[in-house]
Amino acid sequence: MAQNMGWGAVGEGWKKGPWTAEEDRLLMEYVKLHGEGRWNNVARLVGLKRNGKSCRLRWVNYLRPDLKRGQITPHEESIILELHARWGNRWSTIARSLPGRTDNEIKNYWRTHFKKQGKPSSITLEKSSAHVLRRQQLQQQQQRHQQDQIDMNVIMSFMLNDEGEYNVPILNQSVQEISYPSGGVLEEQGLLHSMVSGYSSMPEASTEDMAIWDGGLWNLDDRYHQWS
DNA sequence: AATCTTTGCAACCGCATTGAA
DNA sequence: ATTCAATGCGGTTGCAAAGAT
Repeated sequence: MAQNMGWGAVGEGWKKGPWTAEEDRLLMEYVKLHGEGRWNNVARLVGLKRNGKSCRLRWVNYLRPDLKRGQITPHEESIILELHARWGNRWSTIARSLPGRTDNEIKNYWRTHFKKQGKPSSITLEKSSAHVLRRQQLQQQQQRHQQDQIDMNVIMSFMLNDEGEYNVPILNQSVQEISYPSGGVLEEQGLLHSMVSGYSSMPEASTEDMAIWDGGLWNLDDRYHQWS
């Protein structure tokens, strides 16, 4: 591969460093006119002195309109922990399960909050335990509220990734038991149904809550093994 | 108030992968 | 089948802001 030092020929005097508001405007103008992709054309078409790689990164990590701003929520944090325990540093894969969050953002968050610790903080463990407890409550509730109505399309859209595969790996597995630190043991068979039904009866559960994220925390044991 | 340390995050780098010619 | 540009990804760096001393 010839001189792939960051898309675009070497020595063309590409600008580096922090982006200015004007550069952002030019890049957004490019995307508006030509769509995403063909990033090497940005310089030629809108006069931005940035290489394609830099343009793509800026768009993906900062300018994309669908990005979710603000702090990572505790719920998102538990998802990150869960997915990282399962997939490791596959940040882009993890990011696909967190709408509006970028791989860079998740990577930074992980490094900042968990990397040094080597193991989850007591606060995080408390959260995880609380989450597990809540999940068990949901399991019980779902038995009492089987008649609840639920929008399956919303749920499924959150659970499917771009390739049309489930974001919840356990759904691809056969019956399997999972043990939680709190001592509870759940059978995964029929988990999807229990997730849906259970959440539908949780008054404080948002659509997002329902959608995503009780699929998480199914393998806390794995995480503890990794961190120990 | 000044200085040092830590934290958070944007951006860069290099390698891997993909897809068109 | 091969080449190479375009793109994606994960690791790393640099710097500004916040917090501690």
